[in-house]
Amino acid sequence: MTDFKSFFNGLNPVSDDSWEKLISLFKPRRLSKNEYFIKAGEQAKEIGFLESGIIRAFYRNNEGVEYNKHFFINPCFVGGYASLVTQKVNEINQEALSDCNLLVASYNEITGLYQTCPDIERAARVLSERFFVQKEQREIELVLLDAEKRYEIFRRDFPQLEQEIPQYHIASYLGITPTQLSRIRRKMAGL
Amino acid sequence: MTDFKSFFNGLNPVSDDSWEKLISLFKPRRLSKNEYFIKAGEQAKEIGFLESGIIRAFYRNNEGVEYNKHFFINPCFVGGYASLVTQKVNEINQEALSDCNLLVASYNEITGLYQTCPDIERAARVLSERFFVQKEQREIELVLLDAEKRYEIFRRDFPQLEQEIPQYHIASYLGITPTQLSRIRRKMAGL
DNA sequence: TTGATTTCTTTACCTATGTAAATGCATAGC
DNA sequence: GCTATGCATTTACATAGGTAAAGAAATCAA
Repeated sequence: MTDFKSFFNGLNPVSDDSWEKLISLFKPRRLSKNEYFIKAGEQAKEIGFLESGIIRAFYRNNEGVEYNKHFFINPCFVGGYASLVTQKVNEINQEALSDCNLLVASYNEITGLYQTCPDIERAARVLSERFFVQKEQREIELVLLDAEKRYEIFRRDFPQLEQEIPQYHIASYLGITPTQLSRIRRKMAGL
Repeated sequence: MTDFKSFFNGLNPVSDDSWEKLISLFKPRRLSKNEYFIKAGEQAKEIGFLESGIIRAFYRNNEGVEYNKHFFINPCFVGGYASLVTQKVNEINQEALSDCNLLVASYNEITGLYQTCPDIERAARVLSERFFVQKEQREIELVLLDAEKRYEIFRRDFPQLEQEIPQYHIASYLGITPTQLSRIRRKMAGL
């Protein structure tokens, strides 16, 4: 069984028929390092399943300050989810931090399956609920914990990542500057 | 049409039959000021529709520090949503800040309707997506904006609330102390 | 290997916000 | 009219974290 199928069945088990309909909508795509899956200002139309590689989702405000909202690593979906579900213009950039392999589908074609495949719509509901729970957790961490504790959580949540991406991306994920991350690292290193 | 019905149809229009099944699961409940709808440590089992009054949702950490995650005002659902969907122990307290009128149902009985009423499951999906979008927005505000800007957003999002609840609850919502909120208010007042 | 570039760390200084304690100011009972 | 209580503000001091600039280290390209 593919990564994708077992991931999807982990949301909600789907019938063979539903799975065939679903998987037929996805086409492979490669993303080279530094390429974007989606940019702010576009209308999100696609959703992707990340098979390998690292993608960062980040928000950039008017002054050009970036905030790394999330790092995607296999297995997971990528895409401008808020834009997909609200139909509004996407505000989140998603950039490959390494070469990536994806399976990509039109989001509209997937929602079209909801009519005939309630098991797929259920999986979509579970996915959405899961996203919400993640965000709620992160909100609490951002407000109640200081950067040092958030760094520890980052290392627990993304153990492989620390070696593979620059520290300024990690700092941005933690909501601090590389300067501050460096201070925290020195402090944690024991001095 | 009731508040509740029009709110629910705003998620996804449902058939008369589905609506009858759904509404029959809800019973009125009153909550006096300072009573809790749910407490941390319990298993969430109920979901409520808030008809009138104000409820705060807050997280309290081990040291007893509180963070006001959200204020509920009509029309909206209340309940330990993360706990309901994950079946894990609830970590969020929900306390009435004024006398409240609610309609309350067993969450399990509602999910039971999903089998026969796909229009209700669709509404649940839309609700979950809406929650996610709200959280994503709030996450960005928490990381990228300083407390003064968040205060302005609070006043825009909850214009009625500022007069009706103590400032320490507002400060907690903003992720700052009453001291700092007082400083910000003085500064904004123009001195 | 060398030079150029990118990343990481350090330093000095500054600002936002926290903590604790005191004060002021309402309002509700009595 | 008092007084207790709860809330908002203020003050003084401490800390986390930002900014800017320089230096060190690692990486990449020629």
